[in-house]
Amino acid sequence: MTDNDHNSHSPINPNTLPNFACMPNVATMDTSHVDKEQPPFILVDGSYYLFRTYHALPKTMQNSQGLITNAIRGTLNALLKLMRRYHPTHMAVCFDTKSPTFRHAMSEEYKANRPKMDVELAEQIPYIHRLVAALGIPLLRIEGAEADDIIGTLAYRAVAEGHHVVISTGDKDMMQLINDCVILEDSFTGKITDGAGVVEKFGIEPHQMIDFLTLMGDSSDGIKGVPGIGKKTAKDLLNKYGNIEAMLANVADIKGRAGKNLVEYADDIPFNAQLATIVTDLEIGQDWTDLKINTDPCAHIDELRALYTELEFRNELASLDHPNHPANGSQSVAHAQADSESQAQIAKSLQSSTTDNITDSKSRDSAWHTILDAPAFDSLVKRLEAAPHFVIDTETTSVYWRQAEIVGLSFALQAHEAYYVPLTHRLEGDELSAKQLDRDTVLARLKPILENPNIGKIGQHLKYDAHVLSHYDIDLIGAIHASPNNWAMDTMLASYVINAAITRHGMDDLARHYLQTQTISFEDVAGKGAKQVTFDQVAIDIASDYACEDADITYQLFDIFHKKLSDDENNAKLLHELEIPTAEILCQMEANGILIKRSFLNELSERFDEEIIALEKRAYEIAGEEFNLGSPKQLGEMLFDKLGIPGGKKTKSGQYSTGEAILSKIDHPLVEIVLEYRGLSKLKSTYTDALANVADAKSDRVHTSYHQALTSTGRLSSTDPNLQNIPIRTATGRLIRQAFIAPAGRVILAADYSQIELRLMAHFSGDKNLTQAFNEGLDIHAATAAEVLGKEVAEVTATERRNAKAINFGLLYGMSAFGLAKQLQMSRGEAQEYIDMYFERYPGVKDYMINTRASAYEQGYVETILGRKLYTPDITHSNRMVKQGAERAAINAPLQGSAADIIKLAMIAVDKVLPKDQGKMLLQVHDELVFEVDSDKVDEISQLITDAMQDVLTTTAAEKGWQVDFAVPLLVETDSGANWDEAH
DNA sequence: GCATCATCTTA
DNA sequence: GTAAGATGATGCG
Repeated sequence: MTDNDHNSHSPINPNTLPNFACMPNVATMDTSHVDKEQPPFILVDGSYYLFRTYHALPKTMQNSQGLITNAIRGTLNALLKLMRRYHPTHMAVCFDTKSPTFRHAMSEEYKANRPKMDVELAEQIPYIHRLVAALGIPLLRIEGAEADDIIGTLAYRAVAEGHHVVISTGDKDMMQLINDCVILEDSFTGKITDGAGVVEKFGIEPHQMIDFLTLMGDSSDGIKGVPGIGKKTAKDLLNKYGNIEAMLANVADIKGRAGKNLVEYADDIPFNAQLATIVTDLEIGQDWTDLKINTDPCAHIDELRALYTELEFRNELASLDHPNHPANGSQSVAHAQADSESQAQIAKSLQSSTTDNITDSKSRDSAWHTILDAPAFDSLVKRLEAAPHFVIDTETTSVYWRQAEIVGLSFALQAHEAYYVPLTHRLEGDELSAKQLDRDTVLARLKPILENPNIGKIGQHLKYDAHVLSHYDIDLIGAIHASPNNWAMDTMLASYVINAAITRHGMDDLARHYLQTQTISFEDVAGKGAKQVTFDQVAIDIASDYACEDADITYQLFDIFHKKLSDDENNAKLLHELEIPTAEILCQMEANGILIKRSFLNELSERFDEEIIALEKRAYEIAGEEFNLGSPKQLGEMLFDKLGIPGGKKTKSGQYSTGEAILSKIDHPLVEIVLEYRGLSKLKSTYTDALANVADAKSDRVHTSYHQALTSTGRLSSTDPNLQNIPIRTATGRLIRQAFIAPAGRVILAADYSQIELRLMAHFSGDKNLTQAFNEGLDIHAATAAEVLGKEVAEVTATERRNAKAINFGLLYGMSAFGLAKQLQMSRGEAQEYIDMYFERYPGVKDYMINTRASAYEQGYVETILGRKLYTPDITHSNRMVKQGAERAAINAPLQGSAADIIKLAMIAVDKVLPKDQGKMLLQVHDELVFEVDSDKVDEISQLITDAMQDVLTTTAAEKGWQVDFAVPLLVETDSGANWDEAH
């Protein structure tokens, strides 16, 4: 094939208007002759992908020359996705040109609001053109015509020639081209729109689309529309009258502003309609037979190789040698049929067996498969049984593991290949759903494989899948770490170990970050907001792409992480010896749940409610009017404006600050009431009401979810509900803790590390005074006060101890004089004096602060006791505040992060020694573990746990190969009782 | 309906 | 001064 770009000549005069009156209409054309069994003719709106991917993908995608490549990558991915999915024989990628079109000639406003194209995008365009050519795909640009018009023309021509058509675009204007042989597919989002899709989205038929746009206008294209007619009115009118012509004929019947304006603006309608109409009879000057894809895989391979090399697309370069690459001649009709389940939406008549090919791995070159018959499943099972490891992913009805039901399973045994086994899809009208295999039969067959510890399991956030599978009596998590091989992996945890600072470790984020791929998002297949459906309501062919992509991407991530981890032994150890075992234990803890006393919570709720009402009443009396006590805005205005109380400070958003710190300084009866009201309503809404609501209706147990890859330091977090912030400081708050109980015959046992972060400070700093205080077993805050003030520990007063405690905590947080002054309500000078005295007595601690800052600056990271690297990117930030914030975080991170390491080790150690029939681990609260244990075994178990936790660095850590010579003792305190309050 | 702010809870 | 999550109010679309 010759260079397709030679068609950039000017076949139409931009100042000559097309003849709209005779323009063929794609939406209403005859399609009876079309052969849907052939692959579709693919028409790509190249300009759409250019802009969409340029703005959606990160600008950090660059080659080493500094060329931003995000639009190139995005457009390439869209093209490859299309070729993999449809194996087309005919295809064209269409682009706009810079020159004006007949629409510009018609209207000065047409696209007048569009800003000039960014240079960073413009310089990517030549590469995209070259890429398209190198892939063997015809490329069309026509001066004076837009991509839309080329596509409109080609769509008409293609259907006339007997092809069905897939238009690849995200532009809603193109919906006017849809008929039962022409559909739209947005290859960036994965969304497919056919006639039914238009009806669903706008409530009108595709052939009404031009009238629809004409009536309601389109500001981005400069179409004005009829004033007073928006989306909804346009839809209603079209449904009633069918088209604008009929509307105008009956305009007297149309009431209100719409009717009036239809008359008034009737003259503008033909003009707007022309702007909205896509041209379908453009003179293209293109030999029709040239719109075939060049099927010779070698034709452009050198150009492709050169391009990939220059752009530094390493994966793509490597995949040139992979048989699955679409550039490797995958366009035969036979192949297209092999992947025909993805075409079900357009070729519903095609119901032949679609999965027979999976046994024949040699001829297979379509990457993703849907398993819908027993032989296909059989051969998949055989491959899984024989595999050393594979990716598994469950698709379910809910993101909440507790209520998730399995909808399907996906697998990958190597990169760029995946299988989806749909099980319980039940979308009305989805013909494939009748062909699904039986869920229980499939699960029974898979159980021995999933539970086989010698077959490694790879997954993204495996804890979730383990929970779901456990609902069907399959123990996935138990099989993971039992594996003697090193292949089991959770890609989310791997990413977290490698760099916790990248904030999000979801699969979409990882795909973007490590694979430069935008995945199909869940919202694209299931909708969003209130209209979102559960996965079982997603059509199987769409669901299959989504699920296969998940498994495929996970495998690709596994490859990358496996390589990264083999280059960093300690990271590999952190993943396999710390995080994955912790995940297993967390899974059990979440499933265990903690028992609550529902009646007690309900009583508390009522009691709080009565008090809240009484407080409100008193507040209204004092204020002289009713207002919302819970609104900081209204409260601020009441206190500082209406009542004229002095001391009002504004927050950055301009309203009065009414936080506890401000209010407690004000002596006023209303303030007292507000503080009490706040406390009670917090307790009621966040705890007593919420806990009773989330507790299991049958078992009265509360099951939290621990997030293991979220914090920047290695700590866990807890949600739904958060059981790591249950009140303890006030007497009323502690009542909540009394609702956490043990079942009959058992008690709650809590074990916490005493002052673990300060002990870590002693360890890391090696400070003599601090180390000595811990080694002598002193009250650390009193000892600090005595040391700084130069007196005996016994002579330290309560205030002196309190101040010392504040200093000690301040140290852990990277303290500044400003912060300490605020905490202790003293002047900044006094606070600084206090800090100086402290550092004089604890010079090692001062050195630690200086050294940690310096090493964070030099290395870009700090390390925990187990060598977890915590990156501190903001340490070089140009903004001083941000930089100082990063310095404080850098000082805190090794301490908080090491404490997190230690308690994870402790969980592993305790899990090993705790007799399963005598007690269960229930909660982790950063430095505390909570258990329920048999009442008659409390003393033994308590000792067992204490020993395991205190000795964890010399036993568990050492066994796993971490040599830590800890400078001070690790002290654990335990207590037990009928409830969590008593156990503390 | 969704995002952000202010507030309050924990280690 | 570190690290988190949940809630109600408020403002935007």
